[in-house]
Amino acid sequence: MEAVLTEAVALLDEAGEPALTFRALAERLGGGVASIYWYVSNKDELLDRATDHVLAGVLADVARLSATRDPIDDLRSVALTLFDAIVDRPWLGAYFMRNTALQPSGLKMYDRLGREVLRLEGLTPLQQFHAVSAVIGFVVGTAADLGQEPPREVLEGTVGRDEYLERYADQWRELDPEEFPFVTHVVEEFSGHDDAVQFRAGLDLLLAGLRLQAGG
Amino acid sequence: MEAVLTEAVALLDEAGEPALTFRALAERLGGGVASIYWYVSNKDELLDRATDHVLAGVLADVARLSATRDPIDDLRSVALTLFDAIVDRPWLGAYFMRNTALQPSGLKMYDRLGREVLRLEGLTPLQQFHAVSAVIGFVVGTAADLGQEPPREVLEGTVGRDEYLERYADQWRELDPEEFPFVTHVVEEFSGHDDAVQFRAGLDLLLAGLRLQAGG
DNA sequence: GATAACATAGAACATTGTTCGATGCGCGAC
DNA sequence: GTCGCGCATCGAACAATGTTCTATGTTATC
Repeated sequence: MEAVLTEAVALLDEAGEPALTFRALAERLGGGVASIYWYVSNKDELLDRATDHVLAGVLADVARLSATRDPIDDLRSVALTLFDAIVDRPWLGAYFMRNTALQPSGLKMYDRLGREVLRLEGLTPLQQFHAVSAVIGFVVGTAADLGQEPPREVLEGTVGRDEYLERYADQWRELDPEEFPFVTHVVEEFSGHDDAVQFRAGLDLLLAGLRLQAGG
Repeated sequence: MEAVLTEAVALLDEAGEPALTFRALAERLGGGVASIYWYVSNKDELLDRATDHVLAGVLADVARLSATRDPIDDLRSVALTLFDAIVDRPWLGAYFMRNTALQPSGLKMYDRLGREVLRLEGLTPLQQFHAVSAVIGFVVGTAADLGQEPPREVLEGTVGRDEYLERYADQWRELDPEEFPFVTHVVEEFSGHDDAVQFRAGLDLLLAGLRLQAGG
């Protein structure tokens, strides 16, 4: 069972979701295809179990974080840890999204974020509920967006990530400033930008709003 | 071409992504399977075109919005329109995410949001870039999360959405408050909550942070 | 009326998720 | 010892799907 999930995650990490087939997985495990069905009842469950498996690892990472005096700082740290995990594993975003609070580890993550919000004072339970949902939504959405599988060229290393970004930037530069005033205006910021920085900036906006709501 | 996309979207709307098969689509169009390959070169492109097609419709809705004096209010309106569209079409979230600014309409949407941010004063281009990315990430992530395909029972109408939510709430209520202090604390807020309200609350946190950054 | 681009299909192929039935394997009961 | 029973495994087959190949009709242009 453990081996099944480990190899499944390895396949997903190596070449994304389409690489995880029952036959490829069986070969890795040195067994027959049908054997896998003894552990999981279909592929959806396999994906769910796999996401939950890595999420358990993320929770372990989160547990290693040390608490500070500021709940919002801690909330930020947890969100960053989760973000890193999803960016490392582009397939994770799509499946985590399906299960935010359905799988055991997803629920634990939800609760973990919530515990920091509980430390905030001056929020109604409804506001607390909304705050945690907002953070989860933002983390998952942004991570899944930024962590898209880049084309093979980048994966194979023949084209660097910077160069890849630059190609897009060039396309943006050729747009008509009348029709795309904003895109052409920020293209130099887009070019060579750092995903992690971009994520942190957005998260800080959200957390600033939360801090404001909590009254200071 | 137009008919292909229209029917493809119809299939997606009716029964989600797995319902869109080349054979089902061909039957709807009253033609052969291979004919579709004259218009699109593979299924990924079909999905991309389909998402872009509905996104063009959303852009038309957005164009109908009337501007106010407050850019952030307008940003909020655009985000809400986009959110509604994704919640109506759960499949859209997953594919919009893959293409945020790659498809033509996705880029236009990005620019549309950016134009409101341009009206804000006191922001550096980098901050503007981050702000728009944050809003897009939040909208897509939250919409995709909330707009998950509910189980068939709900789709078939045999079980109401409220009842469906209540089942989850019941599971949450049975959790150990020691292990899940937050979940058990906010379960009554979760029960019977309105997705749109939840989304707006989170969006307002983000926008409050943005307003703060823009200097009031 | 010839030509070429546009447009359409039918049949076949490889791959995938999934099911069925059969086969070992370990171990306590009698 | 061997019988029975749950655990675990597997090979072979099935249905469905994305995709390709090749051939045929349709239409507009000269």
